[in-house]
Amino acid sequence: MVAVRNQNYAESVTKTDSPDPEGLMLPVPGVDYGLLDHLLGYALRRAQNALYLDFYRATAEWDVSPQRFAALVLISRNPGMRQGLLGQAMGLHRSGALRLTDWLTDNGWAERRDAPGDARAWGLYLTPAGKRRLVTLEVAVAEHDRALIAALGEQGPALKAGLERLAWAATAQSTVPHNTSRRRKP
Amino acid sequence: MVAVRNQNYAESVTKTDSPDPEGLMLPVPGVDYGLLDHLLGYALRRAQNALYLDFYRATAEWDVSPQRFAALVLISRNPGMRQGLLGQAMGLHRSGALRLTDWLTDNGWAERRDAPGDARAWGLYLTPAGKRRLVTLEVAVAEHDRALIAALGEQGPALKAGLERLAWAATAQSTVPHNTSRRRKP
DNA sequence: TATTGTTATACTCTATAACTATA
DNA sequence: TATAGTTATAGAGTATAACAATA
Repeated sequence: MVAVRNQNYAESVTKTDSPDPEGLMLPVPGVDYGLLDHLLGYALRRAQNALYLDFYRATAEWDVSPQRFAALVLISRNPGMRQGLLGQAMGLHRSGALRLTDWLTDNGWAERRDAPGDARAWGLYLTPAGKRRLVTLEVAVAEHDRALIAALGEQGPALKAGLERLAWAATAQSTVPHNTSRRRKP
Repeated sequence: MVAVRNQNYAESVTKTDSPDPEGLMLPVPGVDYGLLDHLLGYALRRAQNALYLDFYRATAEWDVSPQRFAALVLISRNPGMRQGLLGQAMGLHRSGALRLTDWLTDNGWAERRDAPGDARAWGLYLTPAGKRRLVTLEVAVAEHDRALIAALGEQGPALKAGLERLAWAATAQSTVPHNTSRRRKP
C-alpha cells in the first residue's frame, strides 16, 4: 500500500506517470459485449467486481481484505477452530490457511494455542485487539451491506436468496457431486 | 498446468502428498459463519466462487479462463479495438491488457495490426483460428449458462436483473461518482 | 498409513514506475 | 503536455511438493 519513493528524484524524472487504479468493470459505452451481456455468469462477475471495490472503499482505513475480514469473523464465532478447518470453510489450500493465519497473528489480531486432544493441531483464537478490531469492522461492513440492500429496494432479499440457490446450483452441476456432509460427526 | 516430475524419484520420496484442489467455498456444516451468512456481499462471493469453478469444469479441455474468454468475445465483436480499450472494458490496467493480449497472440488466437490514424496504437483482431475457437467456446459457455438459469427456474431472469442493479448500486455508492460516459464522442 | 501443519518454491494476476514513440 | 503501449519489477494470492510430528 505504501510505496517507497525514489530518493534521487529531480534528476531521473521527466514526467511521472499518474497512478492508474482502474479496476471497475462496468460496461463501457460504444463497446459491444456480445454474448457477455446475456450471461448470468458475467453479470455475476460484474457485480462481484463492483462490490469488491466498494468493500475496499468502506474499509480502506483498516487495511483488511474481504478474505481477512471473513477469517476474523470465523475465528470469532468458532473459537479454537483448527487452521485446516478455517481453510476448508474459506475454500483455501492448507498452505493458504497457513499464510492467512500468519498474517492475522503477525498483526496481533489472532493467536495460535495448542489444541486439546491433538498435539499436531492449533486452536485459533482472536486476541483482545482482534476482538475490538472486529467489532469496528462488523459495524462498517454491516452498514455498508445494509445500504446496498436498501439501494436494491424490495428486490434485495430475493437477490440474496437467488445467489444462495445459484451457488448451490453451480456446485450441483459438477459431474461428481460434492459431499457436503463430510466432517459431520456420526 | 503441466508439472515436471522429479526424475530421481524413488530415492527421495517417503510418501507423496495427494493433490489437494479444494477451492470450494460452500458452507461447512458445524461452522458458525456469523455475520457472513447475513451479508449480500458474502452470498455473492460464494456464488461467484462456485460459478468460477463450474466454468473451469465446463471449459477444461480448452485451457481458457473466464477472463480470456471475455477478451475473445470483446475482440470478436469489436474488431480493431485498441489494447487500452480492451483493458478499460475489462477493468484492467494497461499492463494487464498487454499481458492478456500477449497471451492471445502467443497462442495464435488474436493479432495486433497497426491502427489507422494513430501510429502509437494497435488494432486487435481475432485470427481465423481464434474465430473457430471462439465459436466452440461460445457454444459451451452459453449451454453452461443456460443450464444454470434452468436450475434456478423462474427466478433466473430476475436474478440476472438484480445483479445488474447491484453492480450499479455498488458503483454509485462511491463517494466520487464514476463518469460512465467518458470516451463518448461529443 | 493418514492427517496437521510447515517450509520452500512457483505460477498467475495485477499493480506501480519509468520509459519510448507518437500525438 | 498527454496518450498508447512497453519494460521491469513487486506484491498479492494460491497452488504443488516434500517433509516432520503425531494420530
